[in-house]
Amino acid sequence: MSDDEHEPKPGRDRAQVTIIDIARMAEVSKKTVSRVINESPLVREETRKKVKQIIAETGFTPNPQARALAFRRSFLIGLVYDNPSPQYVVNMQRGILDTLGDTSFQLVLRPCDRGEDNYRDRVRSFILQHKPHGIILTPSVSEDETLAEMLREEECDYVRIASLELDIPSRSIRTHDAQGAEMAAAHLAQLGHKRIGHIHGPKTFRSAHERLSGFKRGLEGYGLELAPELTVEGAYTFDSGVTSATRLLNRPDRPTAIFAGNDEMAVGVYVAARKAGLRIPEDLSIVGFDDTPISARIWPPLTTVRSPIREVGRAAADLLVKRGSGSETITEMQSFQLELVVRESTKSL
Amino acid sequence: MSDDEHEPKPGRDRAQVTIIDIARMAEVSKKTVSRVINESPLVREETRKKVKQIIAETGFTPNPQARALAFRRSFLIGLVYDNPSPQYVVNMQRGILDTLGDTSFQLVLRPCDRGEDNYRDRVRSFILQHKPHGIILTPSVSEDETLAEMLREEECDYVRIASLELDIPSRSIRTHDAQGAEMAAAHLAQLGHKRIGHIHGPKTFRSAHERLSGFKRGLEGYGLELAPELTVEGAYTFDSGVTSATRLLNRPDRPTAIFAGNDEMAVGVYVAARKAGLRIPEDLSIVGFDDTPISARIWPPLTTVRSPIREVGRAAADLLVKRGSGSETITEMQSFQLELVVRESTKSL
DNA sequence: GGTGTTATGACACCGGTTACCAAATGCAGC
DNA sequence: GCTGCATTTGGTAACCGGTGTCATAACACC
Repeated sequence: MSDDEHEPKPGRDRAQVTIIDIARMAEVSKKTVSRVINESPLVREETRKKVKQIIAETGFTPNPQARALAFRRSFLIGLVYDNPSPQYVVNMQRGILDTLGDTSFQLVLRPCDRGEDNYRDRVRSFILQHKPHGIILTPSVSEDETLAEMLREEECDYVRIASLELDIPSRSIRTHDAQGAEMAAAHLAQLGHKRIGHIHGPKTFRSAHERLSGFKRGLEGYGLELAPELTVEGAYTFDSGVTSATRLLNRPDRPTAIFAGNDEMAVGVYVAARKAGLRIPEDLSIVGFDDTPISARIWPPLTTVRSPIREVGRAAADLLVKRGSGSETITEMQSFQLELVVRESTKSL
Repeated sequence: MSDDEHEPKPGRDRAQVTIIDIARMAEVSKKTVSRVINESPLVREETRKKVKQIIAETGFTPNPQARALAFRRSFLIGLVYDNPSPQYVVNMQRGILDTLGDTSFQLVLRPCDRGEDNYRDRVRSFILQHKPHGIILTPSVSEDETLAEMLREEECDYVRIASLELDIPSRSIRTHDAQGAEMAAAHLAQLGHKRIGHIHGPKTFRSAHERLSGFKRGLEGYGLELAPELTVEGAYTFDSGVTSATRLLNRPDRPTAIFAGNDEMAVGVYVAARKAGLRIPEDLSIVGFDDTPISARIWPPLTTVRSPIREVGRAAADLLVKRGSGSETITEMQSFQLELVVRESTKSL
């Protein structure tokens, strides 16, 4: 009564192989196959091997929809972001996808706008509807405590990527922005610059504070001060870089170097400098932050601080996936060092 | 016997409202509620209103995992891409997300590499596993007939975005790249350029052919010819732009203008020109293609051809969503015109 | 009242999971 | 050596939250 059960089901020509088929072929129960799939220890080694072999032979993959329904949890990982820099977003995506690879987890995009007052509700309704496996939050939404609180309430796993320490270590990944900015300051100081301007990001971005304070600290290490009148707020956008830099460069005591809070704004500084008739780097040294592709493409190539965004993305996804599988759990906070990339936009006085 | 059934289930404090709860409250069967959700015409108007009201009151949303299981089709829309330009990808994503908005459809990313010989299998296994609602293919993968064939076999709906007409009209969205290139040619010809170079994309990209032939046609309209020795192949990357342009500019009879197949390469031309000591646009006019953000940020701002990528993304997603809902179906091929954006990288001789 | 729609509901099913129970195994105590 | 009990192991039924099929009730029309 079990000799002709190995035949494929007659139905549709490419009928989906199910767990029942596997069970029949391995001559065990559905439940046992399920245990094997979910790495339960309650299966005899011999049985496990047999089942695994049949799974491999048939190329069976458990239906994610069915599992999601039973688990009350889908295999989606949401990326919630509001970073205006496309480059940042793409690198982050790449990193996450590196880790997700061909696992059954899928990356879904949830861009948002902190300006909209209902943006948290949209994230919440996504969670309620899709019950994602986890959420990755990038700056600046990652800094929203209320949002994190909400995720905890809804019992949704998440990882926050930020430039400072946030809540639970196992749910944070830190990039040492302050330290990166410090290196930028040291670099400019070593080149002999004294009057140095800084265009920082919007105050709603925690990274803007970190970079500002790191830069300040770096200068102080060389006995320099960051003049308040040379410190202006930008919006992390190209246009804001142009206008902020124009303001700085029109001053009678214009700075000889400008540190921009990100590359987008740094590129804006280039344009402002050109319009002001200044040569880079002879008349003005410029340092950016992020090392986006544009920094290497522009002329002269931009000296900037490299943030290992892709690696961060990999680590974030890894955290969520590992935590899900229940195997090893990472409890320490991971943090990433930044690196100064010296190109040709900086020169000694 | 139906007076106290309106009470919320006692279970977990935030127990999910299900179709059964709705059915009970509306005093109809599960199935009827299902009909209302799916806009079936087989429901009396009165009943429909009652059910809809209860759905609205409770804020009920049907569980996508359960629906996916029952429908044997998920609510995911896969974006399959291999375009090396991050900018293109981000714009496409934005457009798609514009349409998807807060529908229950989710965008999932499936980057791939045509270089890998098993890339089609990876797309296939994604389809087999996740049974996505549809797939959006962008250049250059969109030009892979074998891939499209496979999708048809697997009965997976898809939309191909390309610069030429492909298979079924309702599954294609066309961008008139050739016509865009023609405008670029006309622009340069009108400025009096005669020796014009062209760096086209890799031959594996259909768009490279389209842009090349369109450009040629454009020049011919002004009695000019595209000299074969001034036509070189790049890889749509920044680096290839630099090396290709260097080759062209080192010729004794160097061109006075260069049309690059995309902005990335155009930016490479900038660098090559700078290294050759040529001023832009006085000594060399440059035209790009795509109008990526970098083109407006670089100095001098790049004259380029604008491809309405975001709109294309919107349209592609719209096609898939509409086709799914079965309501109106778009049968004509949609196509998008390109536009020449004249900035400051081109000048009359 | 017979007939043909149209609206509704009962029930199985999608492909997995968990809860619970029965059978098999291992070991101590008589 | 046999019984009793704890521990594995595997089977069965119910469930996750929807949808499809098909029978039947409700209603209009002749």
